[in-house]
This record gives sequence, structure tokens and C-alpha cells, in this order.
Amino acid sequence: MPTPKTTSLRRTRRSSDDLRNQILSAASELFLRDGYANTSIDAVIEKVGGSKRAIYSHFGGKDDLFAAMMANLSESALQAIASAEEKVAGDDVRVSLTKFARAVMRILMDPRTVALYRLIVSESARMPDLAEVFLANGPRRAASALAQLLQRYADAGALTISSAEEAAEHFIGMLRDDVYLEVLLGVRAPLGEKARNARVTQVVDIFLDGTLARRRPSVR
Amino acid sequence: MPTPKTTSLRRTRRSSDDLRNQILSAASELFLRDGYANTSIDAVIEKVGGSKRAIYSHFGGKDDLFAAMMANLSESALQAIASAEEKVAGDDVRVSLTKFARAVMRILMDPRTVALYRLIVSESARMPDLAEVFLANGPRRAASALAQLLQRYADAGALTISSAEEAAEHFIGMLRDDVYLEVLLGVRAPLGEKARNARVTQVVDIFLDGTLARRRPSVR
DNA sequence: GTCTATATTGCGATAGAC
DNA sequence: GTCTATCGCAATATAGAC
Repeated sequence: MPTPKTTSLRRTRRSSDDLRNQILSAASELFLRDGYANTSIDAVIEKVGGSKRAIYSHFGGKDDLFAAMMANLSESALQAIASAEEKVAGDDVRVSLTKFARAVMRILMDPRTVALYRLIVSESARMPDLAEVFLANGPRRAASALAQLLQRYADAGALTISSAEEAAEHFIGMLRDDVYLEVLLGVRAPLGEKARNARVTQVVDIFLDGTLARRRPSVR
Repeated sequence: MPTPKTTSLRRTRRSSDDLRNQILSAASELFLRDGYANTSIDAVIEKVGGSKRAIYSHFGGKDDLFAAMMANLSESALQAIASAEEKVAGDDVRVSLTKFARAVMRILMDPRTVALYRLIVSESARMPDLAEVFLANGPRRAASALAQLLQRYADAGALTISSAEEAAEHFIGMLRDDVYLEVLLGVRAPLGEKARNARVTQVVDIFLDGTLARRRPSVR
């Protein structure tokens, strides 16, 4: 059978949901690559096939298509962050931080994340809600997860930090340094796993040897 | 007296240089505020007065006007960085780093820098040279100045660092953390002097207590 | 002023779902 | 067969570069 029955409710030639998803997918690719202003409705429709009308009946307009796409993207981004949070189960501070940092670096250097980051910076002025959603689901979420981790170690006497929140922000800042800026600006390819891990080790060393309590010469 | 229309080279009322500078100034303001696509030639002309013809004869087109404006801006940015480099004359590591970091933070949080940063991220895909010029005059220059400073202290035995370059990048990364991202996205106002200095102290403490040689319990 | 690009809408035709 | 979403194409409107 060419068309195995759709388990869902109605239309099937290319079900309404399929069309919607295909539009979202094509729009993501183009918006992420070329930005909002340089992506035309025609270009999206050319990738998907069909009529421009489909976009307007499904989404309402270009702005709404863009918003829908960003909402869609934030879901997958959120899942990535959530999986990173689970990686911090190690007992040793250095091991925990390293795991966390590697996960963050992997997400940061993902080409999709890079493009999303760039798009957010470009368009947040036009759509303020965009920035809020992105910050809440991405950076703030990662920072507060890390802050909790740091606080636990601080309570256990392994770390000496004045503010877990700020320390977490600084730690993540170290991961997202000039190298990341260069990736963001497209003058350098995203770091591969080996290079990422090397930088993570550097960062963890700098960070930890400043916050490790020195009373107990334990872990080293 | 019927004003003889000077068809080409000579201009009288407003000197050619003045007009050029006024155009650049108006263009800077608009481009920085609204971005490339959302700034129209008409809007620039409206601010300056005169005819659209002026822009095309002076610059050639919108792209060229934009490029000229960016080149113009990078000069002042360069001066700011250069002034930061001079501030590192202190003898004590902590004092030197603090001075340097305060200067960097002041530049970073300058609304003009923020707008420039945002514009670079938005447009570097369209104009790759932009990113190179910006990186060379800004971030890379600051990082390498800091790296030299760090290396001096390392040579003197005050710091233990494996790579001065990378350490410098991480240090600056700590300064440009999530808080800066929020400023960049416009959801938070740039930090005032007091808040900046507080963060600088945090960053220097984290950084130094990890890189200070512990053999000699000297400086602390 | 001219011309191109592009967002947005109008509407008859069509092809599956029911 | 009817119904409805989609299609294809044309038309409108506006902005903005030149």
C-alpha cells in the first residue's frame, strides 16, 4: 500500500500535520541559515512545495511562522539541557564538573545551537519574548543547575564560594569564551570532541583550584 | 542670481567632508539601533538632510555605507582597548588583573559596544570581513594583551599556568558571562560601575586563587 | 522617479477523505 | 457525490534600493 492508513483523525494526502511540520522544518533551516529578513516566504514554499496559502492558513504570517519555529526549536534545546543536568551524578567534584562542562560544551558547539544563538541575538530586538524564552530554557537553566551542584559541594565542605549563582555564571562564561565568539561569527569551525575536552580540563582546573577548600588536602 | 548647479565635483554649502561625517554619524546611530535590514537609506537621509544622491556618490551603496561605518567605529573601539592595556602597570598580580578587568568590563558594558557586538553577530554572515576586523581590533587584541601580562607574572613565578593564551581567553570569558548575554539581548540594562566592580572582584578571586603559585604563600 | 523584491490576499480548480 | 484542505497562479500593496 502506498499510503498506509494514518492512525490519526483525518486528512492524509499529505496530512495537515505533515504539511505543518514540513513547513516548520524548512523554515527552521532557512531562518537559521539566512536570518529573518533574508528568508522569504517564497523560499520556504519552494522547499516544501505547495502554495503560499498553506503558510498563511497554518500560521497566519511570517512573524507567526518565525515564532512557531522558535517555540519548536526550544523544545529540542530544552531536552539537551535536561540531559546535561543528569550527568552530574559523580561523587568527586572534579569529575562532576568535568562531566557537566563537557555536556555544556557539546551543546554549545552544536552547529544548530550556534545558529540559534546567532538568530536570537539578531532578532531579540524585534521580538523581546524570544530572548526571555531562550534565556529561561537555555542559559539560565544551565546556570541554575550548576549553581545547585556547586552549592551541594560547598555545603559538604569541598568548595569555598561566596555565591554559587555567580560562580556558576562565571564557570559557564569560561566555557563560552573568545573561541566560542569566533565560532559564532563563523570564522572558525565548531570545536571537535577532543578540542572541547581539552578546554574543559583547562577550565575545570582554573575554576576548581580556586574554589577547592584548602583545609583538607584531599582530592588532589 | 541663479545658482549654477554644480553637477559634479565641487560642493559649497556644506563641505564634502562634513557631509560625509554627518552621514556616517547618522548611519551609525541607525544601524546600531535597528540593524542593517531595518535601516533604510531614506531614514539616514532624513536625519542628515539633503538628497539621497549624496550617499550614493559618497559611498556607492547601502553595503558600502555600512562597511564604511563599521570601519569608522572600529577606530574608536580600538582606542578604548588600547587605553585598557595601559592600565596594567601595577606590581601586584591581583591589582593588575583587577585594573585590567575593570577596564574590559567598562568597555563591554558601554551601550555602544553592546550595540556593536550585536550588529557584528547579526551581520558577520553577510560580510565575513567584518568579523575579522572586529576580532582583531577587539577581543583578540584584549586577549593577547592579557596573555602577555599573565606570561610576565608566570615567568616571575607568581602564577602557574599551562597556557597564557588560553588562560587569558578564559578570564575574559568569565567577564563576559550570562549577565552580559542578558545585556546583549536587551533584557537587562548594562551594569553600573559598582556592579561591574563587584563582579570583577569575584572573577579575579576565582581566577587567581587557581593560578597563584602556592609554593610561596606570599602575596595573600 | 523607476524598478525590483516580497509580504499578503483572492479565487477557481483539484484531489483525496468521508 | 459532497466536502474541505490544499494547490496554483494571479493580483494587490508597500517598501526600499538605486
